[in-house]
Amino acid sequence: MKARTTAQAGKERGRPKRSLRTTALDRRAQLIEATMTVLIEHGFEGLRTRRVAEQAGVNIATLHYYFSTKEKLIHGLADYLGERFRTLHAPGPPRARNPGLARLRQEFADAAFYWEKNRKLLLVMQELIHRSRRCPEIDRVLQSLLAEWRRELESLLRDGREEGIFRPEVSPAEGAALLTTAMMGLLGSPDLFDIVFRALERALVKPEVLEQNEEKKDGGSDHS
Amino acid sequence: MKARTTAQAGKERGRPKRSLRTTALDRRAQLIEATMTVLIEHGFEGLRTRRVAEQAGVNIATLHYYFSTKEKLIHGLADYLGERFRTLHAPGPPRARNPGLARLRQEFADAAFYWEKNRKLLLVMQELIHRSRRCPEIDRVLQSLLAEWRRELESLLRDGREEGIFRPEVSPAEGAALLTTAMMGLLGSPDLFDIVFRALERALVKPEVLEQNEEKKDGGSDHS
DNA sequence: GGAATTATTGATCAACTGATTGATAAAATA
DNA sequence: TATTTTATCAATCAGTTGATCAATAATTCC
Repeated sequence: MKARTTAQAGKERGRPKRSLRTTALDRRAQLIEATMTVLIEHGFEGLRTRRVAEQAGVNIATLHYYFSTKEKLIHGLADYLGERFRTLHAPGPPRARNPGLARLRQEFADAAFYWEKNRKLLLVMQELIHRSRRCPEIDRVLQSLLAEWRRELESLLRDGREEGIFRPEVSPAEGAALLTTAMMGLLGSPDLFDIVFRALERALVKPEVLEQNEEKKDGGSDHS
Repeated sequence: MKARTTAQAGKERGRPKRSLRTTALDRRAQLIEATMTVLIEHGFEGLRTRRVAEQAGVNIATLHYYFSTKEKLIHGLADYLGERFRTLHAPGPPRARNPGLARLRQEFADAAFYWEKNRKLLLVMQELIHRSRRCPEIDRVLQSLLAEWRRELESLLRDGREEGIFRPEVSPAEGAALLTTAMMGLLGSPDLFDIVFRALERALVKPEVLEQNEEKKDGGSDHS
């Protein structure tokens, strides 16, 4: 039950050089990763520093060496998650010259991809969203992320509307609100993904466009 | 704690026995009310039996007298909330002979009413929804509630479609999924209530119906 | 090689937490 | 009235939890 049991998880003492700086960053990342694992299993209600340390294979004191308090660990997690979502979402160089419908579907595909391949990230995000109600620091991070997402969607909808693909009576702001809200709600019942996506598409896209798109339906759906 | 207690069926004794039985029920209700208060302020992460007891103005031991464990208290809360939502939602005597659009708007009005006048209930519900992921007992209660709600919405949408008010291309199941999902999402950003409701209306109702309804937008009471 | 810095650990603390116990009113019952 | 049941509380227990500290190993720097 003593410490040595956990030793094999990490790097061994005599191991060749890795600069300390890098080690420190690795450790932090490793601790945050462990935090996510524990968080998914137990939620914030059952998040214990001891569990996180054990999950990471280090002593509690080591955890406190990198994150002096539990709150700092949580905020570190929030920041990390913000980065991950931003880079995986990557508005980056505007892939604007896509047809509006394809971009919308890309958005849906992104969501499905998150659920299928990056579920862990989504589950942790859900926990953070819930906690953000009582934690201004987390709220700041998430609000900025959400605002960014909404802006992106609005621009998508605006372009598609000018293009004549989306219903003109639905304003971009309205459409973006509907999209974000529905997708947040989908976090709670992901089995409705497909059906809700279809409904959202119908709500936003002109019927003619959908029909004519239905005929030539064979589109490959992913870009990496 | 004896087995003897099972014998007490004598309800129609001449005595006006308001005290003990009533007291016990009151205490339980009071403890559950206190639980809601603490839960809203601190979430499950900060839900402590001591805090609940203090909020209710009783000793911890008294709390444990009525709810032997914390879990039982939480399940009691879940059951109570289920009842509250069912009675306030009250599918009851089918108010069916309303025009579909009015019924849909009534659904929105219900949601808005919850938010304005019964926010506490909604906030606690949100906490329970979140916890239901890791608690089968709570999940059962909420799933049945959700299923009921969805059925109600589907019937509403089916009737309205037959009536020729809703878009025929949106199936009732699809519409209900969109509605429930969006409304769950709205719990997280209630400031979008109005705009999302408008979007949902547009997504479900035939454009003509909306337009013609827009003109005479002050004819309040409706009898068919 | 040796000092300074970085990284890790076992042990431990003080406060907290869910739950129990024994005593004891208060009410119901016979 | 006497006895049993119901309801409440102060005190306390055993285990948990976030955090600290002194000791020490590993790495970097001179």
